[in-house]
Amino acid sequence: MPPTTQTELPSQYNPADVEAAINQRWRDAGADHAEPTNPGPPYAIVIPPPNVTAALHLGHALNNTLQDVLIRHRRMCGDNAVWFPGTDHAGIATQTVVEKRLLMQEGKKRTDFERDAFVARVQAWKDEYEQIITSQLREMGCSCDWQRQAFTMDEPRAKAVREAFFRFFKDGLIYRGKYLVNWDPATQTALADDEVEMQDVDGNFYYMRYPLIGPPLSTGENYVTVATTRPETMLGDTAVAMHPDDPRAEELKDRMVLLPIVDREIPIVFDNYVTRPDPDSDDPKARMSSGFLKVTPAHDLNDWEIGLRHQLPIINVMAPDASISVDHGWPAGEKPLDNPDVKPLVGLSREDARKAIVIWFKDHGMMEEVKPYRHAVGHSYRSHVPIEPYYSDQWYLKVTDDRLRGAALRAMAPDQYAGSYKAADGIGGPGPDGEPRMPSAASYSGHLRFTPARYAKTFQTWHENIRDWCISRQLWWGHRIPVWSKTFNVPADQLDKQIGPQHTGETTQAYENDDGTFTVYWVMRDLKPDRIEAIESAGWAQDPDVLDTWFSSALWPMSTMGWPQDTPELETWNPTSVLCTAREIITLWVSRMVMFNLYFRGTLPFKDVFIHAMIQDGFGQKMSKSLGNGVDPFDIIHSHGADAMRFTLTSMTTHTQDVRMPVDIVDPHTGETVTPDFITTPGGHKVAAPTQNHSGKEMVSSFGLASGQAAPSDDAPLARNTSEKFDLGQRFANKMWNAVRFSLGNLTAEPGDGGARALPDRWVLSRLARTIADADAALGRYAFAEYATTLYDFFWRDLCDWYIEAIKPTVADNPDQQHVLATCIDASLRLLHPAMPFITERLWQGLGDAWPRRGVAGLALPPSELLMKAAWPDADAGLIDEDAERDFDMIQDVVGAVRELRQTHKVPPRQVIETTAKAPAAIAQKLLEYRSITCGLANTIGRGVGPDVDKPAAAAVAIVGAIEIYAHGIVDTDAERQRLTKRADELAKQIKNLEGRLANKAYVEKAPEKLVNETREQLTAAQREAKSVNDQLAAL
RNA sequence: GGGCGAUUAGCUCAGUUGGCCAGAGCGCUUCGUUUACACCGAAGAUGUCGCAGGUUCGAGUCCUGCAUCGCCCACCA
Repeated sequence: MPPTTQTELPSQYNPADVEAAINQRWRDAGADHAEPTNPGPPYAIVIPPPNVTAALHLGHALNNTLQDVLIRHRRMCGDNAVWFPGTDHAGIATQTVVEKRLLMQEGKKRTDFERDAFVARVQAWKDEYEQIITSQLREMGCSCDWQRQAFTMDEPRAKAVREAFFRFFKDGLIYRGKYLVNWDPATQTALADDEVEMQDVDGNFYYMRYPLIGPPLSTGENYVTVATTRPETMLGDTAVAMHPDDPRAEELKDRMVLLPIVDREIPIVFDNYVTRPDPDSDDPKARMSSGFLKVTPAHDLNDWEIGLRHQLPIINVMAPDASISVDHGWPAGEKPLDNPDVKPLVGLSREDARKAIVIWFKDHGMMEEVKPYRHAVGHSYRSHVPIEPYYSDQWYLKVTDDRLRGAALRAMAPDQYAGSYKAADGIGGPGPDGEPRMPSAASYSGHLRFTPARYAKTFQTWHENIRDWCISRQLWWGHRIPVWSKTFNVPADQLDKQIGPQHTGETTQAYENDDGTFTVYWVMRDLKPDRIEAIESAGWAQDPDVLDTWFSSALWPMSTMGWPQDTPELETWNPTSVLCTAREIITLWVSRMVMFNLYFRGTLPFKDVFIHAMIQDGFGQKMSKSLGNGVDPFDIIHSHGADAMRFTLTSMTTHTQDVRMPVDIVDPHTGETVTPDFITTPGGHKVAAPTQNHSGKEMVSSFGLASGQAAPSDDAPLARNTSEKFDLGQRFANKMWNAVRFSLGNLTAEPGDGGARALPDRWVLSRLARTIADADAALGRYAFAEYATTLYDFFWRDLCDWYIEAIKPTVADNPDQQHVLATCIDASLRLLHPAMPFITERLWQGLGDAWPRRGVAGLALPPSELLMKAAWPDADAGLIDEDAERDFDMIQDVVGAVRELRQTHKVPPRQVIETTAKAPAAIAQKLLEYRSITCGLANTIGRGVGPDVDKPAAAAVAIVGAIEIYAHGIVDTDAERQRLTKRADELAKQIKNLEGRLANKAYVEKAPEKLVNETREQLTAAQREAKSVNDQLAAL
């Protein structure tokens, strides 16, 4: 560790000299580790596990800084505080990144590997990025309990996943269902909803005529016209739907149409979902609608739901690659290959099939109209091809069950629950028998509360509109579903005998197939090799799919603590204290953790949810890899230091929704910061134009490299990103560094006890006491910016600008004052430690060497090996000294007034001026008493203070309340006249305003008395000052 | 389509339950380095609080409408 005396400290703070050594000290001391048996109230946070897809960016830095602020604060407060770190395997995202990399670097596709070999490659990627992420968190100073580091796919977590799956399955909450999934035909995998990107696409609305079977309508028409953007799916149509209130409905009751090309007879059904045509409507759908909707249950989610309501057949006409196929559910009875119109379509891509079908309708005179239409189409976030809703077998978790959804809604804090769901809906109220539904509200440990409160609505709305959760994914990277299946061709009553006995931790579900056979699904909680071998040799095969990545994330607050075992960790720390996350995953993650924790343990996973802002770039765009506007925390640590980054992020965290972070580039050779030019992409995004360094070479951001998005090349020097936003924290760190340098240089006496206090000492301790209270209150409300600015203002404005300046003339010879100084510095370092752990720890160690005992009556600052483990300051309210604050306010006003006079009259800084002050006796007495402070601060000789001082001619004058201050021999008459005139104008305006307010009868009668009195006092003061100013003007 | 947020100084943003003569940081102007810190200090300038109505003694703050920007969600007629 570097030397600690003032003379040996450099005059500028260099984070690199300090951070690693301090980190090492914490680690050596095991300061971040906690055991459930430790004393103190439990306080726990589980990290939102970052995806191992890529290195952390600034959003993570923000997220983790805030958690660390909370953890360090509570740890210092004496709580048994623990922070569980870890990472998420991020199923599809990680698999995609690795697949891309393999294709780019080795020209290989996933299918070129055996499953195990491919998983091993992803595992290697995970190991690399888990390592990077861990070191990023460490370098940021995150005081995670690293002994407890977890990964969502390691063995303890896998165990938790299998337990949860088994219990849900056994309780009938996991079921096998056919459903439409978001299918990516290019990569042939199912995507989660959040993996689908909506893009506006220019397409067409096709109006196609389907012939009516039977007599024509009264209008003479013998067809109905359906409107669609997807003609090619008509091959799978099983109905035409119309609104029951449509005027044509009566006539079309019980009618059938003949599906063109296919010659399938399909019914007309009536469904409220259909939008009726209205050419004048604001709704583009109504303007485009023909009133008839083709229903293709296998290829459109809405149609699927209509199909369910009307028991329509489901006909899948596509292969997994989205080409037209008769082999994936087309009814064999239709003999499609014998149909000369269908046969040429088979094997065509969906795009070609669309063209062919459009031509067919045109050729047959059945294409009524084609209108251009721009609409949103889901695209794969991986391959960027349009998503195909695809009909397939999947596993579902019945989150709509009251035990999950209902429990989650009932766990909300009553004042944050908008209560639109009534008991009749099965949610948010008692069950039919009037009893609370399980788990009962009484079993919750408190309620779930969101900060800012508005996010409770997001949570609630999501739950109210939730659908059952498709938890299977056609991937290789993830928790393999612990289900084995086998099909039996036996009568139902013989099924049990055929299946055979099940061991503990095993259970089955049987489903009857269309052909009367049964498929049985066998779940195994414990993957014992001999059992697996036994059932596999009996013909059972394991499901090839894996679980949605959020399934294991949902268990995170439990699985990190050893669930399903009953561990002391769970007992002590679950529910955790707060979940700190961004709003984008309220639905995907927060909701599911709440449901799972309530279901398995009957408790909430956390009591508070704090949702912080999202960091956008300088143009209000979300930071993303594809835009290249992300910033690696390492870059900021490099350019500004970890503490500067943390402090700035903390002070940016208000309860707003977004914050902007303009991104600059650091030239790797010169170290200069370059603000790149920006260009607008066709998609309307602003991206950095290629930026060249001093030698004309294009610079590549290190974020892009760290995220595996760009390959390093010799020509592209590695550039770091930065942002001037972080200058704030850097300057503040430097200020702290130097204030402590000054203090160390002045703590020379034998330690006193701070017993004899001058005004500045009483004042600063009073301000400190208030600051402590404000900081505690702010952190308690998750008002991080308020916490940061409160301390910034105290340290910089009160302590440095006023207190230290005020004591400079006296501190060297005053041990008591030195003690107060040491105490204030100590307390400030403690208060700032959660936000700026490195520099505060470093300086605090130095302070300990110079002045071992700090603290005053009413403010204990007990010693500690490490600041990290030191006690949070707890100030007695008795330290608040109203008199001292009032007196010091006056001193500040007087000093300010003299400074203004000096500036206005252009008095050279070194020139000492003589002043006299005329003030009421009581104030004059105080001015005399505190004269040393004002002189020290304003380079002023105060003399002749008193009520009887003669008003001198030819002096500059400043008026502060009841005090008139005369500065002799410096008068610049013009400047003085100008200044006084301006002031007189201001006062006149103010007086008019105040008089107007008091003349308003309603104001005097209705406004609080205190306020009215205040106004009267203001008026009196203003009038007094105005008189004084006018007298002075006259004298000039 | 539904929901949420933002709009305050040149820039980035604070402004808790309505009581301001509207604040901070950066930037700008002037002055100042044998002084803890020039990553500093002092003084100063800069606002129709997006627009239009309304409630109120009093509105940046509450209500209504409008405009612009952004985010999240959503099911491709």
